Amino acid sequence: MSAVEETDQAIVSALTADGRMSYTDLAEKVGLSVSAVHQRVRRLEQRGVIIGYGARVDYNAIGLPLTAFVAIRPFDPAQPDDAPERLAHLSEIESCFSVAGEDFYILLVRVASPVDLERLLQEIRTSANVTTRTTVVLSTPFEQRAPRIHLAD
Amino acid sequence: MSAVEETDQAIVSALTADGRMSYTDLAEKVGLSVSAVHQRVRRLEQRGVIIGYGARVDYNAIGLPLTAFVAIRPFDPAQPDDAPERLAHLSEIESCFSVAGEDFYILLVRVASPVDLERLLQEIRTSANVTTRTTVVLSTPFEQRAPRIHLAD
DNA sequence: TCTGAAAGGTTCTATCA
DNA sequence: TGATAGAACCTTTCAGA
Repeated sequence: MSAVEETDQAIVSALTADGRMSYTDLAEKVGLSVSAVHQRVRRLEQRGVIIGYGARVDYNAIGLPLTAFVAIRPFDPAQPDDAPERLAHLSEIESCFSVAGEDFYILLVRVASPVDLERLLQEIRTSANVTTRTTVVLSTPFEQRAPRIHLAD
Repeated sequence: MSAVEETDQAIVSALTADGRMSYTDLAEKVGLSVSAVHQRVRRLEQRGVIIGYGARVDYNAIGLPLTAFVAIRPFDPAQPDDAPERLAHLSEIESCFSVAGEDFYILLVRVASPVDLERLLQEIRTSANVTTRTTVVLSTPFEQRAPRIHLAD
């Protein structure tokens, strides 16, 4: 681990925790000039280390208080496995993970109510020709915590 | 749904998609003056609708290429259910969801390698006195998509 | 709740070490 | 790679409607 990596780690760490931190503050935090930090951030963005920036929202406040995991597997095991493309149009699906194990994919979904979840599950089943197994989230002790970074460059 | 809500929806939507968008661009996008938008964003932050801002990173690039779901349940069903507090110190755990169903919690974890996953699972089991059932993520077709907002105020 | 304007800070580029 | 400096732009606040 060189000092360079450590600086980039500190930058990525700081920006995952606060994506709107100014370059002035960031520079002070990592002990570089504003333009040097600016340059490094731009390089991290170009390298694809930093993909983008987003606001974190309270899902209750934006009218999506019901979170669930939906594990899916094909109705017919021989059918082509194109579930992600078939499901991408459903905006209630926040994330889609291809997984090892009995299921093919695990979806993380956010909806307004149980009725909306029912409707969504029907759409998922018909859109991708899959069976679903749903686990409802009751509460979220913590979520989207900033990772500890291990840059290897 | 009033016009006011729609403006706030547009603001939250835009900021979840691009958390660093300038107030100038945001103002143009939602058809208000810069100061009006600024005021609304500040109110959304104060109301807790917008919790914060963060950089989205490529987990491969930051040295955490292995993602997994870890479902946990207490080793002894009679023990106090304080798993989230006991696990919060493990930085590899990005999210912790309390769920309905056979499991008590589902954790989303990010680690560098299978060996690190093994180590983490041992720490989870001993820290919280739980059994674990792990589902490894093979690939992520999509993740952290911006939600469609339904503000109710 | 919105607008417009002004002050101060930040981003970004260019240039040099 | 990093620093400095300056122009352009953005954020923030305030008065007024």
